[in-house]
Parts: sequence; C-alpha cells; structure tokens
Amino acid sequence: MTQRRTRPTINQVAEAAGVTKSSVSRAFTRPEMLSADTVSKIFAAAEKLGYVPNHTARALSTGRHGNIALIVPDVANPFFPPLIRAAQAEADRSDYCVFLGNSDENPQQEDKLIGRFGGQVEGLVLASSRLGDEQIVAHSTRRPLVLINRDVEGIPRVLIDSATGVAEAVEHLAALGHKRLVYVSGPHGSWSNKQRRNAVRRSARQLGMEVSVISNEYAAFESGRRITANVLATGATAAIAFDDLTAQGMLAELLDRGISVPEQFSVVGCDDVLGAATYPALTTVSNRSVEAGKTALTLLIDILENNAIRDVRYVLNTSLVVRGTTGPAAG
Amino acid sequence: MTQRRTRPTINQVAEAAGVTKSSVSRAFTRPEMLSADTVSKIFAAAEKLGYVPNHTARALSTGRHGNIALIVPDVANPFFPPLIRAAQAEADRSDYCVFLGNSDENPQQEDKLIGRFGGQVEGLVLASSRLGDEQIVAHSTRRPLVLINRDVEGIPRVLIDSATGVAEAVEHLAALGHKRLVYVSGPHGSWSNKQRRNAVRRSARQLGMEVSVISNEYAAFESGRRITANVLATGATAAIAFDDLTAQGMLAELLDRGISVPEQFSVVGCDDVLGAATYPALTTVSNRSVEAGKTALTLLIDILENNAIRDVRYVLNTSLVVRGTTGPAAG
DNA sequence: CTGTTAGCGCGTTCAG
DNA sequence: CTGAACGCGCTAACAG
Repeated sequence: MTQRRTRPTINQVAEAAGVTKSSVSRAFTRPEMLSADTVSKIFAAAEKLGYVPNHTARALSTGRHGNIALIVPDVANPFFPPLIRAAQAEADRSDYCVFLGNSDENPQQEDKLIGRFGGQVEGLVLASSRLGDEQIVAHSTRRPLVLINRDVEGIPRVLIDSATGVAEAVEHLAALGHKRLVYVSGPHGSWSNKQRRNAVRRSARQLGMEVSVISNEYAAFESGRRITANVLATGATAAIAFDDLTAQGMLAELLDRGISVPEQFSVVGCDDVLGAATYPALTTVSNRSVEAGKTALTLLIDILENNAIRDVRYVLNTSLVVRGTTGPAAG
Repeated sequence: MTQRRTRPTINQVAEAAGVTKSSVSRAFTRPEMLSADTVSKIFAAAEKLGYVPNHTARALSTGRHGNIALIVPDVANPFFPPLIRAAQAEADRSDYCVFLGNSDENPQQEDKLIGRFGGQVEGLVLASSRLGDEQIVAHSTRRPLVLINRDVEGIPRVLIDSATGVAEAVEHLAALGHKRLVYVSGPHGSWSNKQRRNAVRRSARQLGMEVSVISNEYAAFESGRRITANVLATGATAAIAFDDLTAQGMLAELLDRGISVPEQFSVVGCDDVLGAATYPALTTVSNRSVEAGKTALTLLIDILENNAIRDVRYVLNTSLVVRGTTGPAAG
C-alpha cells in the first residue's frame, strides 16, 4: 500500500526556508516583491517538500477559483463535442479548468447544474440553453455568463446564424423545381430551431413555395425515422430537417420504404456533423461550432480578466453544402 | 445594471435567526442534530437572505469538494461523448460535479490536466489514458483513480474487451475465404490498440491467415484515407481498422479509387460509433462505452463514499456486428 | 440540543 | 524587502 500522506502546507515550506508564510505566499504569486535570493531559497524548499499551493484555500481567500462551467443539452449530440473541445482548448490557454454539464435538454436539470457549479466558477457558458429568458437574466446577475446560440439582449452571446444557410437551401430546392417542402423542427426551447423554422418560412414565401412544419421534440436518428411517415403524408417533395441526425434518420427510413433519394425525395440537414458519411452524402447547412466554442470562451475570459462588461452579439454565418441528397423535384 | 452583491454568510443567517454559526452549519449538514423548531427558524432566515452555503469554505474545512475529473484523449472522437454522458449522469446521481479534460492524445497535457484538477477533486477517471504505467501509479497514490481501457494492476479499471469481437471478425473473414488481411493500428499509447492488434494476430495464426500491421498514429477519417494506399499495397483482401473513423476514411478512399466494397475489398471497423450511417453500412465490433462510463463512476464513487480500496478489474465483452462492408474474398 | 473555541491554508493589510 | 496579525466562511471537537 502506497501511503496517501497529507500535503505539505505553506507553513512547512516557510519553516524549511527560514522565512514566514507571507514570503512563501509572495514567492508564488508576486515573486518580484521579493529578493531573488529568498525566492530561490523558497522554491528550493518547496521543491524538496513537494509543496503545491492549496487551490481551495487560495480560492477562499481571493474569491477566484480559475474554473468555468460549460453546459450543453446533450454531450452525445455530435454538434457539441467539437464545440466543447474548442472551448476546452481555449480555457486551457488561460489556465482555466472547465466543468462540463449535461442538461439532458431539461431546463430544470440545467438550473440545478448552474446552481451546483455556481459556487466554484468564475463564469459560465451556456450552449443552446433551454432556460427561459428570465432565468438566464437572473443567473447572469450573479456571475458572468455567455450564451451560445441563444439571443438574449444584454447578455454576451455568440450565435451561429443558420438562417443564411437555410435560406440558400430553400433557394437551392426552388431552383430544382420543388414546390412543396416541409421543415422538420427540433427541440422547443431551441433558439436555433426557431431561427431555422422562420428562415424556411420566409424564403419559401418569397419563392412562392408551400411549406408545412412538422414537430419533433427530441432531435435524433430514431425520431427522424418516426416522423418520416408524417413528412410523406404532406405530399411534399423535399424536407429540411432541424439537424443532420434527424435527416439521417429520415434517410434510413426513406430507403427502407423504397423511396430513393434524391430521385423521389430530397432531404437537407443542418449542422454538417456527419460529413460525407451518410449515403447518399447529405446536403446540409454548414456548421461553425468550433469557432463558436472558441469565441465564447475568449469572450468570457476577456470579461473575467479585464472586468469588461461587454454586450456583445457575435454572429457567425453559414452556407449550404450541396452533396447528394437533393435533386430535381419528382415529376 | 443589476447589482452583483456579495453573498450572505453563515454569520448573517445566524444573527437573523438568533442562533450561532454552528447551528446554521448543522441545519445544513446534519439537521437531525437540531430541534425541528430551530431548523425551520434557520431555514426561514436563510431563505429570506438568499443564503447558500459557501462551497469553497466548506471544502477547505472538510477536505471534500464533491468534484471528480474525467480525462479523455479527444472529446470529439465519437467514442467518448456517450461515455462522458453516462459518466456525467452517474456523477449527478450522487451530486458530484465533473471536470472534463481533453488531453489531445498527449501524455504531457494529460499530466498537466491531472495536476490542475488535482487540488479540487476527490478522485479522477482516466479514459484511454496515454500516460505511462509508472505515472498512473504515481498519480493513484495521491488520490483515488479509476481507469477505463487501461490495464494497470492494482488500480481499479474497467476494460472494454474488444478482443472477443475482433476474434469474431477474423473468423468471419476467414469463413468468407480471406487469406491475407491487414490490421490498421491506432495511437501508440493505446491499450485498446495493443489489445486489438494482438487479437488479430492470434486469431489469424490459428486460422492460418497472413496478417500485416500498418501503423497510423492519429486515428481519424483523414488518416484512414491516407493509409489506404499502403493497405492495398500489401495485397491483402480485407482490413480490420483500429476504429470506425479510420475504417470510414478507408471506405471513402476505396470508393474514390473505384474499388468496390465489399466485392473487391472487405473492411471492418471497431467501436460501432457510426451506426449504419456509412455506405455501405460498416461491419464493426460492438461498443460498450456507455456501460464503461457508468461503471467507472459507480466504482469511483463507491471508493470515495465507502473508503473501499478495491482492486477491481471489470471486463465488458464485445461481439461482431456484421453489416455490409464484408464479403467473400475476391477471386 | 446548542454555544464556544479552534483551526482549515492562504492572501493581505500594515508596520517596520 | 520582510514579518506579524487578521480574516475568508465554514466545520469540528468540546463543553454544557
């Protein structure tokens, strides 16, 4: 059994180095206040004892922990991992640790997580938050907050504007001769969903196309399969799905039903998380989640370090990626 | 501007309730030690002031933070998100917050992260750690540690045994008449890679097949494409890849080269992270990452709460999932 | 059942 | 440039 001994404290180092706690503390935070001599003497002692400043004690004393929290609706949704990764990397550059929270698309869970993290983070970023505006505002009064894909005035936010890409998608379908299309919607509290739905409607109207909206609470492969029957029932010849997962589910179901894509039906996804991996390769709207994650963290850290209270609204545009699931409208 | 006032302390609550700090403290940790009367009196006062126990101060005093850290090589590798999600959910059930770390497949980065998290977590779980055995052992002497897909004696670990599934894959290929196959390996420090490579070799020998190993440090779609030329150069008729991503890259490259799968070449992946989304749908080895994540956390929490020093070696078996990328050996 | 007294380990005045 | 003293907010004995 290896011994799990208790860590050396600042006092032991002080004693070993023949100085006081204060000097040791300074050696680790503002060495320039000490003579080079004492500093190296202290470091030597610290090294020998294996001393590491106690993060918790320091946090209690200073009020800063060097932690931030990132909350997402679903870690396993392929849209988020790259975003998380980018956020991590950015946090790391400034020596922040990141708590990850999974809200399970559930506002209450999200609220609970914020509460749990609350006490030990400098700030948080909520990605695709499912919370109500008032709750978000309320939380933001307690500590710095930045939003991703959620547009609340007065709160720093980075938005991936899928509207531009979705509009291109509708135009693309119109150019292919489609007259009736359906938008398969996503989660209710989702800002992105609202934005996409509106973009589809607007463009369709302008182009004289008929559009119906089919709701589908939980965006995923299986639910994509399930709502396909409803989609077909509308008599539309093309569909734009809230995300690639849903689109992929529809693709699978369509193939199972012997409906060939894109010959008999066109499908476009959103977020481009699948790359060209589906068959046929999915036509979709590009995604900028990596930049979103990185930017959100840059923003947050800037707010934290510079005490800047910025009301930023950072918008990232998207565009259509045409691949193989869209084609001329079936006669 | 909403005011960002300083949080009320235990003292203010005590004063408001006409008791001492101790009682307030107890009301929040061991209410059964107090009379129902005082407890409700205290809660009322706390409620009115909006008091919330200070996590940091509590941690300093008790030495427990209620945090655990989870470190993975690459959040964006589809193998991990489900694992992370499951681990989160399990941590949540016991009110633990989880720090997520991304080591970028880099031992030094992993070490750095462990250090950073070290001071504020009760324990950690390292998934597919790229650290050396000695380092892992060293870290485990400081605080509880559980490993996923890493087999270090004396340290609690949960292993996804892909060997069983890989063996089935080799048999499957043998039954289809293949005589020469290649194993496309994964990251160097990876235990899973070693395990899979050995399983391929062992089974191939038993079945009288010839096998070459091609190395490919970073497992991903693009690198899968790149090594395809080398794979073909071996003259083999089938390949087993370290993971699905690599396999998917190979698929794309093979199609681009006009080599049809599975008619002219068979491919099998590992981890089943893509589902049936590739074309043709990928034959692969099943994955149990969700159970792995959940189990690892259950283990860790058990160790933490019950002070149990368990040398567990939890093994999860896998099996072959036959889909569309394997077929009879080309004449 | 409740109050008193010490710390937990460190940062930060304020003197010198 | 360095030391002494106090406080961060809370828990943990120890008394009553």
